[in-house]
Amino acid sequence: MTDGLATANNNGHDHDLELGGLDQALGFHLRTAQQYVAREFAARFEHLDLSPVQYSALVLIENNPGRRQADLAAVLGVRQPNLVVRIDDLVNRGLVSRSADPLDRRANSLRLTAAGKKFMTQVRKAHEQHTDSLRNVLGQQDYEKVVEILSKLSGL
Amino acid sequence: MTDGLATANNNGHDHDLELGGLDQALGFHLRTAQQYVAREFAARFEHLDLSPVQYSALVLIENNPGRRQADLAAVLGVRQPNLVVRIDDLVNRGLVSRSADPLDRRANSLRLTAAGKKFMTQVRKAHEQHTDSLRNVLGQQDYEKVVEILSKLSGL
DNA sequence: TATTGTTATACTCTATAACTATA
DNA sequence: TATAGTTATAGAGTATAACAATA
Repeated sequence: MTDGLATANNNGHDHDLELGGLDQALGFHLRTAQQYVAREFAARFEHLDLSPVQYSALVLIENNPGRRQADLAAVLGVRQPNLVVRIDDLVNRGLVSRSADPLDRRANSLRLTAAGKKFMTQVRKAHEQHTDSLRNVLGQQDYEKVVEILSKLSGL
Repeated sequence: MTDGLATANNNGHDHDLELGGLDQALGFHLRTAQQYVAREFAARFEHLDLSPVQYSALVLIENNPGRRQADLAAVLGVRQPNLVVRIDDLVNRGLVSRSADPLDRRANSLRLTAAGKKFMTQVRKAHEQHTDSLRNVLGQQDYEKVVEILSKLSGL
């Protein structure tokens, strides 16, 4: 293990509680697993000051230059008002440009700036380390399997 | 399909965005799948006015009468101050009793009241419907598989 | 000293309503 | 009339610090 977070999230409890089926409940495991992964992500992206949604937004903007915010919000599973402030931050930091879409002047065209493109090399490295850490806990096969199964719920 | 929520969460988007690997990222799927399952849960437990943590707490109290709050908090993955208010609510509703532990007078002994035990029949029914809905989307085999894999991250 | 439960509090994420400017 | 983006705001969920009672 390279650090404490690479260990699975047992919350430090050697519990002896009767779980009463809680250990077979998907909702329970989803919630606690998500807590663990969110913490791993936070530790890995702390120096880049990016939230999970901001990371995903940057990846989508990089791969789909010129798209509008509504399209991103739909794929990311965030409401438009909540995405606005996240994009505001990326624009203020000079990583993303917002320009009016000439075909529809209500819409904003999102693109990475030169600084944003350069920033993505660090972002990719952080995400690789994050993914490696999770793969190290689950194993390659189970990592792919759980992604495949969860896709049916996340709808992507 | 029995209702709208029984459908997987595609957020209503027939997107044509290049995902740039986002669809292979566990963190992304965990977050969006958790949103879907939390909404399914909320719809299914609305009439009982129970949060996911309160549901889990009730199950643990039922199966481990007399335990202290700290033990529950550890298993549930919640901080003690946040559990207090949840238990407060269950106590105020007459479902759970808090009594001083005679062996350690700092601690609270948690038990279901008679009303709480009766309430659990409705709770079990709601959770069965919730689980059936998720199993219907995933299939029995994948439901069990994803629970097994996520257990490595949730540490239960 | 350390721990249990509690209060107070702050921060993040998420949700809706209402506005503006366009369409 | 409807949509894209925005503002303001409210509600969850979660985090820490500090205190009283007890160990």
